[in-house]
Amino acid sequence: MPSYNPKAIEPRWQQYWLTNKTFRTTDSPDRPKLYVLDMFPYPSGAGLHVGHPEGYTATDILCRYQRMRGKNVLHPMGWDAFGLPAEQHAINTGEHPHINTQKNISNFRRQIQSLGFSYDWDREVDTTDPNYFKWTQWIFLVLFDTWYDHDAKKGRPISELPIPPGVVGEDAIARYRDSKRLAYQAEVPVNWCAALGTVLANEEVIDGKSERGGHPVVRMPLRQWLLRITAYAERLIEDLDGLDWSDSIKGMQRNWIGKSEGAEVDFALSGGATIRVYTTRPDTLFGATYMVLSPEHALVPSITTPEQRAAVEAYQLAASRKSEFERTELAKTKTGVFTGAYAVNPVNGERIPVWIADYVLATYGTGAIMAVPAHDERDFEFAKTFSLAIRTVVTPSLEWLSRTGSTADVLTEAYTEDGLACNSGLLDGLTTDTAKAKITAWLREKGLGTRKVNYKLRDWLFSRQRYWGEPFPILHEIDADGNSTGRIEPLSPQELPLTLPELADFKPSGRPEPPLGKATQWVNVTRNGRRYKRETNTMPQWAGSCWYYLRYIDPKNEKAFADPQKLRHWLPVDLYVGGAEHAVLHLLYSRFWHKVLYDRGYVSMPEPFQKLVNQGLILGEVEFTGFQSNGEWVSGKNVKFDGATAKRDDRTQEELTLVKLPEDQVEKIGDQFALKGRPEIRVDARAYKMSKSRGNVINPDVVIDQYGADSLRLYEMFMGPLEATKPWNMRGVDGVSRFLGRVWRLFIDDRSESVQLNDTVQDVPAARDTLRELHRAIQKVTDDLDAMRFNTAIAAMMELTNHLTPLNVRPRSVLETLVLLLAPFAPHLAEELWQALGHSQSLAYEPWPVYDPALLVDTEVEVAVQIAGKIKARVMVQAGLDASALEATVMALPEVVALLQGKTVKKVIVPARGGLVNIVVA
RNA sequence: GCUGGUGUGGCGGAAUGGCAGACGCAGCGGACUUAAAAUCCGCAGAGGCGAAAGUCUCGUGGGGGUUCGAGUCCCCCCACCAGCACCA
Repeated sequence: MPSYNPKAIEPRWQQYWLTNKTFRTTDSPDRPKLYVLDMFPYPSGAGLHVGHPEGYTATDILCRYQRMRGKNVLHPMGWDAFGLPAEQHAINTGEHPHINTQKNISNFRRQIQSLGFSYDWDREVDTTDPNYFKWTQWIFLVLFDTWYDHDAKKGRPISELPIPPGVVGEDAIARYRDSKRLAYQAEVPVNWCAALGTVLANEEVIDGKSERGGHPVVRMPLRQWLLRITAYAERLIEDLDGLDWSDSIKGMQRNWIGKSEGAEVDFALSGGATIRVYTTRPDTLFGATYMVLSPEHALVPSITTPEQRAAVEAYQLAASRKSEFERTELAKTKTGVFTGAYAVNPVNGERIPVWIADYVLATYGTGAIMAVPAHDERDFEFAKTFSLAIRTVVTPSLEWLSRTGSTADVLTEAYTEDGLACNSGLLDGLTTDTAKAKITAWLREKGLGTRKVNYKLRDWLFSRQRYWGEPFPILHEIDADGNSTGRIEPLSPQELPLTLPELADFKPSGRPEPPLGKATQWVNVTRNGRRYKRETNTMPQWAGSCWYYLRYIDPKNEKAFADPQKLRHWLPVDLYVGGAEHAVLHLLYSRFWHKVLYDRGYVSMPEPFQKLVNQGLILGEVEFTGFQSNGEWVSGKNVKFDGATAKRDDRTQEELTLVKLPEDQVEKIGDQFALKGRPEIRVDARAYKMSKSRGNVINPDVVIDQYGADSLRLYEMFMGPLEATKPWNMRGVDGVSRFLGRVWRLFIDDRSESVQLNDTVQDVPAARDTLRELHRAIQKVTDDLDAMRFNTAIAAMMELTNHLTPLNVRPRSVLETLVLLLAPFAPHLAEELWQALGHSQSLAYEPWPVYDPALLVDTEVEVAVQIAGKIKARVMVQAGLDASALEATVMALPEVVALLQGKTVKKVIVPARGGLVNIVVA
């Protein structure tokens, strides 16, 4: 095996690491701990794509590096294996989802191991394993057993819930407790997706369609399990501050929770009822000229006048049938109906009409608003549509008036900025902030309103009408006739795990009745002489992934989800790496569960993931696309192209033929690409997200087969910064593969029959310049690894290799250090070379090289001489000259003297870092 | 619309306010070879002048500013990417 042959090297070392359990982690407290976590994958049938190894390689490099730095590293892997695709497969084939899931897991494990990652495989977890989901169910019971004490700002055991004096009797107390639990049932309007046969969380609905599959979703009321995540809204926002996460992810979480501050105000109706509204602009109360209730608002039936009843009911019915999508995305124009009722504006006693309209959401605030058309875009639009009064109560700036063509009395659009209040009685002349404070205090004094904080976040809809998920450990009591008594009974921890029953048929009914209902044997339970039906909903896929990082800490524990002492030792996760697609869902849910466990004393810190890094998306290869109509080229300038279809950007909207162009048939003109030789014919150039339909998916197996795992790893890290989105380029893999070949040839005689060191490798001291290059590389690689700059670390090793290649004699000590630097990145090659250098042990725990600062500096350095900011000369000077000596040397240079002839030197600047002198002339 | 981010050679990208383009890909020239591949050595931002050595000008999306000095800091604008979006 003379030349570099990853196929021969890599499987051998992978086997070595597995057999020797090289990366098994012990709970030894003698070394500092480091917990590095990858987002575990859903083991799909399609196998790994190149996006997975990106994050996994980054963390693997850091773990290998930190082990060499003496850290005790916890680095596990597992499977988020419940999920719809496996169940869909079961429906199609009749094969139990378990079988298919295990098959996919085996394939994922094989693929992941073929990349040489240093996971501790003894800690592997599988969310579908009863030994795992036993504890998922157990945590659900904790949620069920917890209520949120808003005064203490803490979740507490339900047994500590104070029962109000009015609540008497066993049943009433049980109902009261049930209504306060963090896991509770409610009849709520849900997102029902008929195609998937399940309801979806709000987070899983994008633009009115299911996140998975893009199927239509409709709203319907259903009894569901919910988790009271809203109780933790404030803490979920506050605790973001202490986390080392990107601003964008923190921003997305804050935005999702959607905190806003304002006031609740009561408007009296003529009939004696009051409508409570939420507003963030109480300062505009004098401008409220009408009110709007959501169509679902509880007061609508009672306040509607007989004349308006028919219209109101028709509108309510229409609104309830609309999907969320139709109510929001499609509704460009405002709709609504007058109820016939009038309310009294509490600040000025004015009688204002009460409408219903679906632009007011039942689920936010109080489900009712005061409409201030002059200062709210939606209200303005509505008022215009229905000719309602618009009254300016905040003075717009003159600039705004002239820009919008408005006058203070007649606005052409809503003025939503701050300003001085007007037409507002006691508020006149006050700034928006002051007016808000003043009116809120006034309302409070009169008992008409109060300050109020609201969140967009809603409780987490936690049940799914599917088979392949964790069953709820909950029993519903039934009476002799088989009807529910309304009492619910949790299983005791000793009864866990509650496993799934076998089913002959996995098909969802198309109606919201879970498939588990078909398992009558399983469903019907008698306990202590009472009859129960099991809960037939299952938990969503998020459940298992909410806490898997805890199980890794103690994966085999049968007494607890993990040993408290081990939890204290390993938490928090020091580094968590994964895709940004989980920015809101998984990370928010996980943080919520963690906080509940924290409140209940099961974990010792309030946040699970101290540092979070999102790897960027890897796109497919760049594609050049030209456009043709009847064989004639059409310039991309005149084309609307969405990546799939192209249309002429004119009245004809003619659909054009797409022509894939090879790179050598295009050229760049300015900042555009054009057909080669036809600069007027512009061509589209872009990289697309990898997708099966586009056919641009890169399979890691293929890359490993062709170039080896070390090359794949190295390429993915060399492409650019970890967090950036970047296009794949197979020639780049070729490049790093050639680099590894060059490293190989530094050591190995590639004309020999066996793996044998080159004659040029000798036990000699290194030359000064070689030492300098080596120590610079050590410094660069070390610093870059600490900052997760993998691409520049690799560049530094390439530079060192380029320095060593031409040498006729290569000092063994230098080569040994190079191998150690390379080891985290290309571990198979490094182990092989380490062995060739005569070592019999794995290098996984060799000490990381340390650089000597004294060796970094040159004896001579080049100094650039600028005159008036432009480089005019370069000179070699002795290293370490101080500023004045350097200035003197430079000023004495003949070419500098010549160039300064006839000019006055105003100032000479010598930066502290050296390397440059700037002579400022008058 | 709101929030966050990104704009640097043919391409991926590098650059604590101090020599823009490290490193790699693609390209060009050379060595080795009967030849090719592989490998090794070298050239390489754009443009002008020059036979050449050289030399000058322009250059980090656009416009302004701060500074001796700006890819980097500040203001305005443009384009693209991601997330959110009737949340009162």
